[in-house]
Amino acid sequence: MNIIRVHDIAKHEGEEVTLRGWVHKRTGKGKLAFLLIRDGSGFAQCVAFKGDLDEETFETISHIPQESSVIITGTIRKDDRAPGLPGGFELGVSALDVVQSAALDYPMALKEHGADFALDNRHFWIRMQSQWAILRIRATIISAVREWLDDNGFTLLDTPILTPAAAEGTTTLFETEYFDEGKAYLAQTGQLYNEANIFAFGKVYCFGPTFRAEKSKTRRHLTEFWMVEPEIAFCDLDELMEIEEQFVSYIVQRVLKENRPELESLGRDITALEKVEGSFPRISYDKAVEMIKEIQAETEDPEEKEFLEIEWGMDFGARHETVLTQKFDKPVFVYGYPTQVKAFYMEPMPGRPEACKSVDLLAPEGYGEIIGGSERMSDPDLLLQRIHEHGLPEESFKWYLQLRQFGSVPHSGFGMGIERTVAWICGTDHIRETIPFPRTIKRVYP
RNA sequence: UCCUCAUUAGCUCAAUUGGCAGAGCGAGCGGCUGUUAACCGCUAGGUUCUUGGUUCGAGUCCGAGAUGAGGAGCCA
Repeated sequence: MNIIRVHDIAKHEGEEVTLRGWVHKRTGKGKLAFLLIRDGSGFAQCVAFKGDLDEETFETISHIPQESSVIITGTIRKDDRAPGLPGGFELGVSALDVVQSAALDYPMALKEHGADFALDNRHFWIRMQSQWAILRIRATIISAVREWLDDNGFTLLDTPILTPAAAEGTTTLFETEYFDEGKAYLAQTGQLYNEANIFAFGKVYCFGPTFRAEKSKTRRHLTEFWMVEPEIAFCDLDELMEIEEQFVSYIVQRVLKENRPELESLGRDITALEKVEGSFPRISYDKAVEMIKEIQAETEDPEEKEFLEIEWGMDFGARHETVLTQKFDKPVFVYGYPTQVKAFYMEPMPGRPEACKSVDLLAPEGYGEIIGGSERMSDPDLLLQRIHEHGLPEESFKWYLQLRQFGSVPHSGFGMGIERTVAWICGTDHIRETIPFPRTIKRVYP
């Protein structure tokens, strides 16, 4: 028995092979029966002809319920009519072994579903082509993230998930009891630990889940999401932007190379992704505010006009990012945000303390922020002052402040949200589809 | 926390001025040798989110509540 996976179907034209998987869809046409078989690596059409099979086998195939698990044998042939992923090849059935005949009341039809129903049935929803495609692309993105960093001199150092206090004062933390030590909090970033790690390893990254107990109910927010955070010693803001553009370009190009059928099945505009290469435009926060004001002036819809209201010193809202990025066909850097809207640890712009050496990377086509980064503050005295200004407990940051007293150097880093990146690359409108089991403010099931 | 919207068959939705609870898909059965969201025929499938009220009569109108969604704020 020559067992193959659907992904490799084209390599076996003319051979008798066996597929092991699930009945994704069944249709019949008299003496013909079509099964779309899913095996995790792809979707392949299997065609049964009554004249080629004994009566019992054909009857079984004609009536087999959706989602039944099967081992199916037959000869691979090329046929342009054959649907599937990658498609174009099909299996002419010679034998079928039913592992389990599925119950008849499978809840997810191969149709459109509302968000609530789909999420309640996420354990089934991931079986559908669209979700399978998105999650396969997610896996490629994560692989590309690790590969690029590993190949460019970064060392992976996992940072703790249980932490003693807020790293970025303002956001809300998930709290848990920690034995006799009082409270512990789920990490919202590994950055402070990364900053310790660079003094031992030079270029480092952490990659793991992070947690935000913010009551955000939007298509761009999850309470549990994955973030990769590189941190680099002897690196200023300009060098940081160079690293980010190489990093993001590599990720996009690898998805284009490995997941073209998935992108096509999602209806993604691939030419838009092909442009994501080389250097990205860099605009200052000051310039970005001017651009948004111009766009606002041209806007006629009064509601939209109100959303786009902006003055220097305000952070960008989702609408601001959307209209700004629609002006570009590549990701765009916006640097030099007002100090007051950013975290306490960012280095001030030289001679301009009201702005800081921060940079966000905004994905094009209206997707907005996927990376937030900055050059970190290297002066221990100013850092202590900022911690006080932000009302943070000094004793929790003792070790962090010590880093600046023993070999402090200019250094920079960034955090990239995996789900937002997946949403952009896949062209998905909601972030909840970009992680296998999303956690939102209203959902911890399934 | 605030604003807006939604809730009717397993799913997606319709139901005219307040007047018999409907369709498509899905499921089952039957038909068809190339289906692509197949097509054709038949069958089963309902606490119209809950609760109180108005009315001869409420899916529809009014009050209260529940659940969910989108957005704001905050952020990746």
